[in-house]
Amino acid sequence: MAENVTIKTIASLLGISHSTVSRALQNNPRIGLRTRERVQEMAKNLKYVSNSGAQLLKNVTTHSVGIVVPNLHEEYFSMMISGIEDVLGQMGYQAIICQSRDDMQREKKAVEHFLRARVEGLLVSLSATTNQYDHFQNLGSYGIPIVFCDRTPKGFPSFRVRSVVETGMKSGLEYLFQKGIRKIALLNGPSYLLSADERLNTYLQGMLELKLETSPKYIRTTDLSKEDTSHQMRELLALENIPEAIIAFNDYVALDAIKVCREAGYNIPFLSFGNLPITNYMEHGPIASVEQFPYEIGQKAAELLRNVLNTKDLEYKEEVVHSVLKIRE
Amino acid sequence: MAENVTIKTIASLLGISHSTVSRALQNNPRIGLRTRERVQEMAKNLKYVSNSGAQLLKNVTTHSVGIVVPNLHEEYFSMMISGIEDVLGQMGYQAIICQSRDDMQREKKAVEHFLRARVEGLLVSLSATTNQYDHFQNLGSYGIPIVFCDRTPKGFPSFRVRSVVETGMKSGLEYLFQKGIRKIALLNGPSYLLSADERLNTYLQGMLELKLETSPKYIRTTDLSKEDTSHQMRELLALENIPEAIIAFNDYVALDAIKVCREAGYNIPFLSFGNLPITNYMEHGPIASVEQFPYEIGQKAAELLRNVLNTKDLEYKEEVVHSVLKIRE
DNA sequence: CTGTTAGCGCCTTCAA
DNA sequence: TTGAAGGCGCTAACAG
Repeated sequence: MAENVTIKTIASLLGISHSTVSRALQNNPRIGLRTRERVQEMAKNLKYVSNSGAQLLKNVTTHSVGIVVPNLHEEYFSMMISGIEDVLGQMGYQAIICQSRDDMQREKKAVEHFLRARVEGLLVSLSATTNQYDHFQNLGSYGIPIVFCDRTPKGFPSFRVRSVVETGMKSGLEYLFQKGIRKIALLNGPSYLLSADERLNTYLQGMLELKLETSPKYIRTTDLSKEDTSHQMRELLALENIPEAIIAFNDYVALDAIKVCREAGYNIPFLSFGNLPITNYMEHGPIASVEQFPYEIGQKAAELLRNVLNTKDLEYKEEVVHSVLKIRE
Repeated sequence: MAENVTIKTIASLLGISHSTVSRALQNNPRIGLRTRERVQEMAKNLKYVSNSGAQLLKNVTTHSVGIVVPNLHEEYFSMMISGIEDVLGQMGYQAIICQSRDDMQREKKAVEHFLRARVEGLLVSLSATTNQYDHFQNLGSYGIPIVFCDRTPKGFPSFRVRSVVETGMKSGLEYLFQKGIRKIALLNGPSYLLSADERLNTYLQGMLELKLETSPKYIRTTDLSKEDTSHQMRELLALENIPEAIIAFNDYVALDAIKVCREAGYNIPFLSFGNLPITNYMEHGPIASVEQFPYEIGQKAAELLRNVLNTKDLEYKEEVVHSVLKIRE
């Protein structure tokens, strides 16, 4: 087989011009049916694959969309990706994924790659270390729209879809309150994550509404590593007034923290965020978890991107997906 | 900002020729330092991004490698991807990921995309439903090497890296044997997976070596869905002679099966494959798990691909990563 | 050190 | 219904 089958190869083999081949391959009705069939058959036999480079040069769209996520091992993100893919699939688009590993440099590289590859759009969940957005600014001038999902930038106008934890957090606090629990601690994520901000704010607000006392001692943040989570949990256990319940930033934090508690002989109820499938296997998981619907977030983001692609001059807007408390015990 | 900044834009703005710009951008030392700096600064200001389409046309390599995995929610694959990425990163390559969702059609689409995008190589873990390999055959004629990881094709000569479970399985059987356990069942994966084949063979062989009886009743296969796994497990529990231990295809199967056992009031020890981090959170996980080192498999696969890229006419070869039994109780 | 020129594979007017 | 010709943005001889 020839190393490089191009339309010229097919053209000369068939004794026709390459423009005819090009048109035949696109099913252009101006080309005779007979010719079209012969061309397409030959193309198949020769295993011809169009060179997207050349097509790109002619502004033929790639029908691909880039996805950048912080990591792939959190079910949260893989579910979000599935939501995106399912919508994209219906549009006949291919989803291409890169992970930033929560490293801004890698995120930049991924974005640059997508930019060079001229994807038609980008769906991004920011890396935890991203503190500037230059690499996204460029895309605008290339007409490549971005939709941020869940991990959205601060002070950077853009399309975005994010989870709102308010409802979930408040139902959670009420749930604990009804059980007679008053001393509720928050084991939060790092403050540079918007979602940690939001948890803190709604926690404080919810506590206030329930007229419950809060104390700085009951509010700790972990960098999400198992080590730090364990450390922070131990600090909570070292208080004179050990909390009666703990709200964890997400299921992973909850699991790590619960382990520490149980090893220390405590059986403190946990409430967490995520409601991920893995917690179904736990005998001692959180007693309730706030479902954030990552699949739906992905879907909404992809649908928003579809709208942006169809309606070129859409105004920036934000869509939200509300969370719901799921009681598991 | 101009919609499309090309080297010509920069050239005319600077009053030099576009080839000078091209060279300056590549840091070609033949271009004067002064000019180079001016060009690069202007490029930065204008947020110039090279058009990879045009570069592709000139056979400039993309420095990207495509990865196709069955799914992203299994930690096994995300760890494999991390192994790949870390090696690729050192080479200055970008990893691009698609998931096939265990669907051959999607797998084909992903491969076609990568082919058009002219990635320099492909790393593939086959979808469970892939039963023909035409879509991989093409790549050869385009000089795009493929390395199959873990889920490798049957009867299709290729580069491959796979996990060998023999050592792990045998240590596992011996471990159970030493505990006085004799009736050992196998809850295997679907037979179209090579890895299921391998587990079955080594199980039978190991049992024979230990002079233990085997029975078809003790060998069941699940399609890996929670439902089927639960069903198969219930069948095992319905036997007159309930097995004293069960070897599960992987950690997920084990977790699903263990749940069924415990709900039925049984406390049968499980041995499984994967040794995935999630099992660390389980109070009643498998008593031992065979570590398969997916990260290392990814690394080896990427290294093999690197060799193939450097040494164009390498012979097909297979590398293996041996498994190790990890006792957890 | 820099400019001129040709061409990568494809699509698309324009002509026939 | 088809062919000829030009050009997309870039790189790389080949000339200066």
